[in-house]
Amino acid sequence: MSTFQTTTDHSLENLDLRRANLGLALRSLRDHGPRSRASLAADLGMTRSTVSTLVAELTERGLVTAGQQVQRSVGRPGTAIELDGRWVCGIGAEINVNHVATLAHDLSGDLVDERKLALDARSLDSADVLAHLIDLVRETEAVLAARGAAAFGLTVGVAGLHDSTTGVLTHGPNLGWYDVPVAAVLRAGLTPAYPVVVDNEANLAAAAEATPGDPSRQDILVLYGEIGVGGGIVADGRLLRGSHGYAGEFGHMIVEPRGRRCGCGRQGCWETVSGLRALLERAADPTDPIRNPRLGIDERLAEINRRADLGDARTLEALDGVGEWVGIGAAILCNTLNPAVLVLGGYYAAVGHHMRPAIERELGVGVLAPGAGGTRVELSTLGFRAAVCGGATASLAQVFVDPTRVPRRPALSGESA
Amino acid sequence: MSTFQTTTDHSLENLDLRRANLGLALRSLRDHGPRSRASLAADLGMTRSTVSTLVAELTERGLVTAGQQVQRSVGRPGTAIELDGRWVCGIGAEINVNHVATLAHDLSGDLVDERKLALDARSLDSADVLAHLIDLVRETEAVLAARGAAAFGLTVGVAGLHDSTTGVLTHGPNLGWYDVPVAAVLRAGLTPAYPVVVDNEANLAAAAEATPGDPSRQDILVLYGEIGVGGGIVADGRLLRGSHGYAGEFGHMIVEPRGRRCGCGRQGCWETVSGLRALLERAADPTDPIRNPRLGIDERLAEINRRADLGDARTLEALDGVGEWVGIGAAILCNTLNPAVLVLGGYYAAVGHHMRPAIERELGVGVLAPGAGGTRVELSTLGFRAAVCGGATASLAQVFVDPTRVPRRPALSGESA
DNA sequence: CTTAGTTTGGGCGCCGTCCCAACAAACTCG
DNA sequence: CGAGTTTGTTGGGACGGCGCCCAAACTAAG
Repeated sequence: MSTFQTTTDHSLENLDLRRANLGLALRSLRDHGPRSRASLAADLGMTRSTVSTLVAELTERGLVTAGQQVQRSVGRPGTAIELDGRWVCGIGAEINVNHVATLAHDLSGDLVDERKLALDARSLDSADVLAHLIDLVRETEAVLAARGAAAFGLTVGVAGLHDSTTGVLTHGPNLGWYDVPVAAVLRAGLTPAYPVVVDNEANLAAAAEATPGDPSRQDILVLYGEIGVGGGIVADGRLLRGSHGYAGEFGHMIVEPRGRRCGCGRQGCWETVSGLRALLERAADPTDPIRNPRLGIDERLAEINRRADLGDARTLEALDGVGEWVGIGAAILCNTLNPAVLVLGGYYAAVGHHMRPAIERELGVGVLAPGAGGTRVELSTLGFRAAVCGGATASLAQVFVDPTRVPRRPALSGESA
Repeated sequence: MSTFQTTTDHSLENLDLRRANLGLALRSLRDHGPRSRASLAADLGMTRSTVSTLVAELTERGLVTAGQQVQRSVGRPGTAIELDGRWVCGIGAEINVNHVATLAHDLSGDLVDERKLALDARSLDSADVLAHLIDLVRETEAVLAARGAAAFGLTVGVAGLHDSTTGVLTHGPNLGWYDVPVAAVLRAGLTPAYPVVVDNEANLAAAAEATPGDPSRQDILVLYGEIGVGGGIVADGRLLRGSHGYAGEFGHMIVEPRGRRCGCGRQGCWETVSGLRALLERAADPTDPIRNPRLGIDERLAEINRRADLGDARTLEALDGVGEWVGIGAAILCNTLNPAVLVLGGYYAAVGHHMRPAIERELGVGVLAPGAGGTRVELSTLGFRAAVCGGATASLAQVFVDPTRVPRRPALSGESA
């Protein structure tokens, strides 16, 4: 979240200064709410005249509007300037084994559209899956158009490894995709006026949990539990990808050297004791309906919650036991990263309230820093939408860095939602 | 390493633009070597005229000098502009249980002065220890003054937890220091013209390994092994401290749930199997001289190396066994962070060449990403000087962000080293 | 109601920075 | 020795932010 995000070598000219100050003003309005030009100037350390010109330009680009009158104790009242998110939206998309999905929200973070299409990606050709996704994005675009809003970017979350410059999914074992030029196919199918970016699903889910501008949510560790366990790391408000994009493979930390064999071929991987399978096997016999893979995950988790709420001993023991292992692994990560928040996503979000005591117990024991290093445990409220949500947010991030990327709106005659 | 490091809300004015471009030019000279104004302009995407004014100002501040003539195939030859590190130095200092130390190097990274004073910090009052450190810093300052150079900053590494805004060591169990205002005492004793900053020892050691500007050394994981094991993380060229400054406590990851009891009270902490004590106990009987704590660490490690070089079976087995545990823990960290380089510091640097096969073996097995995620293993060449080195570098970091912090030199009549 | 004091927001001139274009200087090549 | 090439400097021009000023709008007191 630096003012100029350029790590590049490009020179800075006068326009960049303008860009940076526009972004500064816009972020301040986003993070600290509507204010008069004068108080905005005071907060930013600018003169009122400068802020006036900045606000004028942001208004032309449809990013802010004049709101209500605000009055101090004495003096002329000012007109509050507030973020106007309506005209610029970000689209997030996801390609998963079981479904493709899109989600759009506007600059204020308000949900605009959400779509999901169930399919079996493994039995389809990658081109067909992408064609389905293109249809979904088109439908979402139509909803935006009906509102008079424009898409500013599309960020696609995929499970696997990608090349961030080309948007090629190089290595997606879950999907069975290798060297699929996801971004190029989408660009060809959509001919969009906005950039199309490919990113890792877990990264986007992590980014979704870190609220931009909120200083208490800049160091976040997200655990995403399904059959496997993965996650993402946000440090200093920046997504941590690692040197080759492999960061966040928590599920294969070896926590029990002579433990259970993992799908990856090794023994004692964390996900063998903290993944969904471990929970189900501890909670029920093989003949139990919750062990039936034909049932949807949501239904099986709901049943586990129902039993736990009724006080079923075996279910509670399983949740506590798996929670303990989750806590042991989380403690390792907290000793390493000392996040402000540990967010439990995926299936943990559904049943996490029954695991939380065990997790917090293990964090208290296993983290060296006093009070578990100040890390609080939270359940994700985004559920399985985390990745698309993060994608939509990521698509909009550049607006707050460089508001001049949003075109000036030609007509500004009384628009209404 | 962003162009503008401001995460603050302060507005940007024309001077900031200048600062950023001066920094850009200076970093480019540092990272890509001396070049003519014209090629510098081409590399930075600026005009030659702008670069001329930038170089003129950097010259006035004594940061660059005109070097040799450079010639392309045809055309007028240019004068190479090169970084002139001589006049600005950074001082790093360290307060350890066994010693206090200082080190100064100049802007080019050339060592200027190094001092070390052995003492037993636990048997002394903190004020006395700091008084000894002040003496050392004064001597270092004198060496700088004799060269005509000025100190630009002092960064003090301490083992423990500090408040980075006040420079108070809040929690230093190794030293037995609690709420000691280290920065304030040093400022009072030195009345320096430069800023005094306190930071964590392991953080500074990690920062020392990450070469600024080298893209292959921006994601680094440093393991620092002594009796305990700690380390630091550099991600995207930025030091990772965590939300409360507790990041990097690798030693207390629990890697063997029912393992050996640790000094921290728990069982199976990584440092119980990967620390120096584990190596010594596996390598020799209690009566063996290398188990004698009266001998210096360096001597004992040298003896281990000697035995290993001679092919002593027990020593080799110990190095391999401990190396295996180092690798198991490192694999956990690499799955999490996917660094480009794993740097082995502390005692690992001394005997690491005998551990490396085991470590690399375990990384190959334990890291999910193919080829261990591209992580290469290196031995630190800084040894026990890593922290002071990193402190000196950290003291100079601001020069490359904002060169205007270095004052204009009044007289520029033919200075010589 | 009038007057003084306060706060807002916009206009104007100044300064600083960068870009562009033109030019002199210095060198190679034919 | 002149044509072509590259370098570094110089003089406008554009643009952005600051400081200062002023009109507008409101409160508080007489």
